Amino acid sequence: MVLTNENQGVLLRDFGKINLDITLDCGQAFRWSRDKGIWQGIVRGQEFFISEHNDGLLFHNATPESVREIMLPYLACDTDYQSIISRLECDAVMSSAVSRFGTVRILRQEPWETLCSFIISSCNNIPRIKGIIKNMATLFGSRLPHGHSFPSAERLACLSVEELSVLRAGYRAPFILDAARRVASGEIIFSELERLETAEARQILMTIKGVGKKVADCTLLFGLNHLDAFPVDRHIKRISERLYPDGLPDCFVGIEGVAQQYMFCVARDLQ
DNA sequence: CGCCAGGCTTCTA
DNA sequence: TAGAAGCATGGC
Repeated sequence: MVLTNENQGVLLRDFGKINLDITLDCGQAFRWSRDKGIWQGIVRGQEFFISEHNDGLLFHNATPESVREIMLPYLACDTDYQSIISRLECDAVMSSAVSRFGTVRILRQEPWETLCSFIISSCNNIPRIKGIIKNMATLFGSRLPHGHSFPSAERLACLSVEELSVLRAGYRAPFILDAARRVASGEIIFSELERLETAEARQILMTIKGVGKKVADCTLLFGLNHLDAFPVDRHIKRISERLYPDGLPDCFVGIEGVAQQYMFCVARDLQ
């Protein structure tokens, strides 16, 4: 892994492979947008502008420290995707998906943002999910030069349902508040959920109102580094019944979440 | 206008 | 313990 200073920013090379376009836009994160080949997003309250540069990633206007401390973990650069993918390739569907989509990584997002975003996602469509999250940041987050940070659980915890109603989140508004209050109070501690077994952490997350198995699994997979979590939404249910009527292959064990992401790409590709 | 959306909770049998 | 209804809103 090599970080070098270029005149446009910080260049990251030899960190493993990534299909940036798919990884940032395959349903795991809702706040990245691309403009003229540059991906723009906010992680841990900092804005990042990323583009592909030869065989590496260029972080525009970034410091090596911020890339090292924030983006390397976010992009799971310490995880050996080469070996994960070679395990998945024992399955023919995965093998062709990998040759088609390249290396799709599971982002290591902020747990609170992940939990809150997927509570909002329930029985909702993608444009509206993105809209509600964007409005939430604009109204309750901190102002940054090009956007707004995602509001903390503490910030949302002190709001009333009425104050939250400007988001038009509907029946999810009380769920958001329940989650925010229990995270802000310290009742839910993400660092502990990250250490626990997936099943155990899932049980705890599901005690939050509006969090069932699917939302819990998304939080576990995209925010708490549990690669064995396997969120089943309507798309995944349909495609997995079609591709794997007898259940998932044994070689998925432990990395079901990565397989899920490829299945999502395959399903979207078929439409 | 009507159907539907990356579910969840609650109420039934 | 499984299945259905109801939920609030707006994209298409």
